[in-house]
Amino acid sequence: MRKEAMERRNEILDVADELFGQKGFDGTSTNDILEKVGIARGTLYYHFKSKEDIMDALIERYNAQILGAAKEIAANKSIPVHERIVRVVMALNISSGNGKEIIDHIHKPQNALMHQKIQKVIMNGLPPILTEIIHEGIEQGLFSTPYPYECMEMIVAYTNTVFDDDMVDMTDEERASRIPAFVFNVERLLGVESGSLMYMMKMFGNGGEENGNNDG
Amino acid sequence: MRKEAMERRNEILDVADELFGQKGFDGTSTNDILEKVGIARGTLYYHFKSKEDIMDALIERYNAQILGAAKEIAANKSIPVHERIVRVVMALNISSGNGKEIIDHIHKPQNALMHQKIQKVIMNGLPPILTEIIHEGIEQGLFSTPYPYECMEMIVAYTNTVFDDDMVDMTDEERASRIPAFVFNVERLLGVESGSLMYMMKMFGNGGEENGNNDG
DNA sequence: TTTTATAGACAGACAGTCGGTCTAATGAGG
DNA sequence: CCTCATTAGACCGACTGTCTGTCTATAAAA
Repeated sequence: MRKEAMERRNEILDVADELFGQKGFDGTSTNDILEKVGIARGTLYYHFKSKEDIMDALIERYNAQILGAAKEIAANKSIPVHERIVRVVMALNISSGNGKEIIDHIHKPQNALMHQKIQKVIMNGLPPILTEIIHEGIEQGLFSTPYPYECMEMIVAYTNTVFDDDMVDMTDEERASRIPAFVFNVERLLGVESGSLMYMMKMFGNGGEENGNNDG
Repeated sequence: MRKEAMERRNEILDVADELFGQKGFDGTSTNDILEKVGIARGTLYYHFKSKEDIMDALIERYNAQILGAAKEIAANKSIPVHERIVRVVMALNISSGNGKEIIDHIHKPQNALMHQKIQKVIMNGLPPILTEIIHEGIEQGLFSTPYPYECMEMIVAYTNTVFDDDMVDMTDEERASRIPAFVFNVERLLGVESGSLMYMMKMFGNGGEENGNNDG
């Protein structure tokens, strides 16, 4: 019945995570949460100062998970630069096991505020990580751009908006057809020969699932 | 006291527009709205089925205003292609009188849902308009890209995220320094010589204000 | 005994509903 | 042309249920 503060806190966050995912932030009442955890109102508000505070704590966890995974990949210099970039971007967008469930339920339309907060974390956290890799690539003579940071920012903004979202209405074919276009545009932005990143297209198609550790 | 339905409806929308702008959607109660309009609860719900329904109607009005202005500029073939693109994009992002107040108060942090809905309208509505112009430019031999639509989508996603938002934390200098980078990247995407769009940079600095028709 | 965690009653605010009212137009009968 | 009943559309405001956040009391640990 009585528990360590951190344990309770995490229990609450786990339940909130699940319920927000199912019913959205607004659709989930604090009662839903505390009933499912099996605690009283007072306990909930002993551990969190408000409902939004719960969301912020949740985002903090996501943040660590998402950017942590990205940093890990980025630091792995045994992966060729080209591929590393794609992997880092995809670690968030498509589904690489880790962030899959997170990303999945953030994009429920009810979760506009949570969505916005996560986007902000990504838009501020991911481009610096990617820019590091680009600098490596520039040193290796692979890329050529005077504005690596802004390139990455543009790429992240695009993938977050178009691939990550129900922001753009499109059929599956339309989505698929955007991938070669995206790769082509990235090539131009990075100043590489057309086609040199093209071989990685296949990773968009199914590469994200192949090491998925859920749903199997 | 008694009015035509449409008149009342618009009164309510005008007030809601103002209050949402001041206090955000969540921060504005239906009571705030109906008191300021001077009607009873029942009347509000006679004209709108829910609070969100009011927001949707508001977005409908914005939608018409924002994309209408963009279409008007896009259709004006007396403006050179280069400049027309910049003007269309800026019609939404910086401030060209028309959409200024709208855009301004959409970006209050409380208005995440409204923001998301507007973004969606823009992301689906603006690229087609811009793509038309790009096709003109391609015919004139100004641009060269096999993926004009996706280029525009990327540009719009970027400006919406980075310039339009408090999504990215940056100082005024950082914001300013992103502009040449942005222009450079657009040049690459459109396949034009570096520098050929550069002369339009100055429009970003103050061009948006020079024909502003408010606050003066 | 003091601190930490838990409990649950409670207050205040809010969105949306419902039965009923008021008014202006319509139209039939005088 | 007048008048009175009928109707439909606009409006009202009390009411309901729900929700968040607060407060005080209490149990267990340190």
